[in-house]
Amino acid sequence: MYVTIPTEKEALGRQIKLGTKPQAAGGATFKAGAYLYFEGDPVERLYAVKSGVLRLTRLLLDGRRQVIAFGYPGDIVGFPSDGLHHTDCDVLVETRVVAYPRSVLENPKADPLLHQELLQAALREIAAMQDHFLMLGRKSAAERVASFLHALSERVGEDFGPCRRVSLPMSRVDIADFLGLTTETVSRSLTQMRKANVIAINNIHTVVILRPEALLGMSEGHGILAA
Amino acid sequence: MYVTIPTEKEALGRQIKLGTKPQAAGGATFKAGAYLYFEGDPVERLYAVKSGVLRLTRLLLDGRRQVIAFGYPGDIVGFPSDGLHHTDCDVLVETRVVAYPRSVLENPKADPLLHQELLQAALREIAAMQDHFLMLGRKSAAERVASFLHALSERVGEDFGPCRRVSLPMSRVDIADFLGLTTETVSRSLTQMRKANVIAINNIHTVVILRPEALLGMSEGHGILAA
DNA sequence: CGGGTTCTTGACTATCTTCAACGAAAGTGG
DNA sequence: CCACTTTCGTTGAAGATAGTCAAGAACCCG
Repeated sequence: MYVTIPTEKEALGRQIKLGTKPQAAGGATFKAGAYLYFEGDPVERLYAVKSGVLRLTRLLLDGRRQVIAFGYPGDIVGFPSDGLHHTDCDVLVETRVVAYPRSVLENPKADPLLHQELLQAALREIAAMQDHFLMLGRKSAAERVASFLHALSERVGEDFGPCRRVSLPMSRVDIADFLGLTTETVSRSLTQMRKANVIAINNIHTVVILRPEALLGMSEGHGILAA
Repeated sequence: MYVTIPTEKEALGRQIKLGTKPQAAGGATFKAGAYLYFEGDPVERLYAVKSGVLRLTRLLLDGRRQVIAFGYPGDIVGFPSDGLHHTDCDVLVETRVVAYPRSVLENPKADPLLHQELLQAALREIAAMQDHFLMLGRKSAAERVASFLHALSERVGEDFGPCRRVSLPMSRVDIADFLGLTTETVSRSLTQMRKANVIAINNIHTVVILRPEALLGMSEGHGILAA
């Protein structure tokens, strides 16, 4: 899951339907904290996330970390490059996946329909990452956090009275490492939005979006509008 | 072309050989300043860069710009997502490309070998972009500029006596927009490296790398080592 | 050679990070 | 089940890095 405003809307109508042969390919459930794979591992399968949340990370030698993406239902994770995984992948919330052998992606003949689905998923991934570049390269801290909440709201938010509720299963460190910030800055940005009545923070891991338009505005770089 | 240290070495030995049916697919030359496509255009062809340099950009509503990638020989540009281009693409230095119809990527049967090559290029693109995330999210200005020069040196540098020479056909603004910095900061970082005798700046668009190890060190976050 | 653009440099400012302390939440063991 | 410990999140103050604004130098093009 990447976080951007412009193209996210396009993703809404389009739920990937990869369940064509679930039992044949094999489904599995992973508990929180489990690793699906590590950077450098040879790729054996791709995973279609059915429920739960995954975390894809990369590390720099000195320990600096970048969260590359969060894997939400509908996402495909584990694309190989030169046959290898290029991130670590672990589980934030117990996750059900359907696994497909790498050959389905790389050999069209085995299952043409599925091959096509996985290819399209890879292409969407490229476009989503391009959007994410804009965020990391060109957005302020407040804009990043707002973009993040907005995208999550669109993607996995639930209705909550007249508002929208978003669950944040990941830690503040994860959010920071995803957005290229520090936890302190993430925290301050959230506080700022709370004080402007854009969001309410029920529980540390649950945010209610009180004024979606204001949030969207912030994510696009208009300052904070008071309630 | 993305700029990162860890996986770049893997790219060295592997020159994509897409010239199987060049005349059938059609080659073309574009002059500096020409646009190959715009964001939002329907994708009709993919382009394999044979010579020259392309620039892929995305814009934010308020004019902020991100250079997504530079297209160097060996790169494939123009991957569709939902059938559309998600960046603008224009020419920095007169460029020769070989164009392939989109159907080659999306329909494996038309040309299985070429389909395979394009698919692998897309997968490498994903891995390269993941590396670039680390740079935009977690590296300092000096590290980014050093990483950029290092990657260019590996990829398109020429031997120049005992050293290596790199041509920078793009403007400082382009470099800044690629690295998520300002031109001033790029300029200062280059000056800093010049004063530390890591590089020499012959002509504005030509850098000589005097101490490659020092450059690599800087790109990985060890400070500047004086000569 | 001249005019316009691009690049560099300097001084100042803003934003984000760092360091530090405190409070809240969650996990552990009696 | 509660006290204890540890982790995680928030807040504040100080500091650093990169950005902004402005001027001058180098370069490019006609």
